[in-house]
Amino acid sequence: MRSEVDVFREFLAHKEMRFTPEREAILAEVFAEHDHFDVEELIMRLRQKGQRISRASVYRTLALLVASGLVQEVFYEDGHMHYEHIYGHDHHCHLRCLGCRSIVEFRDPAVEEAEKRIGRGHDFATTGHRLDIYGYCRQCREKKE
Amino acid sequence: MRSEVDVFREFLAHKEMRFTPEREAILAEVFAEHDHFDVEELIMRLRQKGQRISRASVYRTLALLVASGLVQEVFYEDGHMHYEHIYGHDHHCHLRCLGCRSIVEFRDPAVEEAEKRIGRGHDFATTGHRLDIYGYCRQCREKKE
DNA sequence: TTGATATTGAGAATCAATCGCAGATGAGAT
DNA sequence: ATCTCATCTGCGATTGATTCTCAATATCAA
Ligand SMILES: [Mn+2]
Ligand SMILES: [Mn+2]
Ligand SMILES: [Zn+2]
Ligand SMILES: [Zn+2]
Repeated sequence: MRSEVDVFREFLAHKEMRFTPEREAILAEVFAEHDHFDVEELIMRLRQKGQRISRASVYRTLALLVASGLVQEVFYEDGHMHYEHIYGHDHHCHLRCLGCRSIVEFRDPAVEEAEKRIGRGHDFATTGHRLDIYGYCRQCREKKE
Repeated sequence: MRSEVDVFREFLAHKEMRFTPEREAILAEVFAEHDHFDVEELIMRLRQKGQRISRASVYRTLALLVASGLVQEVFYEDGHMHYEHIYGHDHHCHLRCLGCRSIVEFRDPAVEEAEKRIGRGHDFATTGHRLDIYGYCRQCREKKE
């Protein structure tokens, strides 16, 4: 499998855009760990590594990463968008604890199958889906008692 | 089944809040038709019926309607939140056309079952879910050819 | 009526996200 | 290496949704 760097390079080349140091650093940081981050967190992490990239460039690059399919918007919460890298991971959905806000990823064939079936039933050519399941994790349930 | 008015009245009474003319008008308008609206649309509809309610009150009342469970946030798009009334409807999810932005509602037992099963498998006490399926409707597919 | 409390509307404030633009940068071309 | 010129970046200003503040108003109970 090609690296995310190669994918992004190619995506940019195709649009006659440059693979700049800023874009490279942001890409690297986004793929440095697998989690669900927001712009503020991303900027902080870059800072801690000595990278001083402007907010505007972070937003601009994130938009490019989403357009390229390497990254996706996961959810809008606390008044702003959250992202995760998805290249190299197979499609998954999220269980979200309403207590501690923790997130558990899961993969489920029945859900994948449901997408196709429901699409067929309504004459939609489906391209994907997003499923969030809400609830309370064990810890939060025990805490409440 | 109790009317949404009764439910809201009771909800407000329980919090020692008043059922004002403004809240009544907003509630009525939200339940006047079943669709997926945003704050701007709601204000416009109220205007057209001669209601002149401040933006702040619309936002405040919408928050109360969500808290009461009569209304839910459906999706965040175009930079702002969209809502729908849900009281009196059984739970449903959405098929969303990426071409014309049209929305089709569907109910599917397999998805309901998946919520429970996945919750059990990860020791989550689930309270609900949100599933959006993306794709292209027939019209949009034909248009593209 | 009166007093206590809740509510409203208007505008200010907040905050994420986007924009405009002047100067910086980078990939050729010479 | 230098020149050229389109692309980029950072800064600051701007936009737009949502929330907040607060003075004036409305409601309820006594
Ligand atoms: Mn994830
Ligand atoms: Mn709906
Ligand atoms: Zn939890
Ligand atoms: Zn369509």
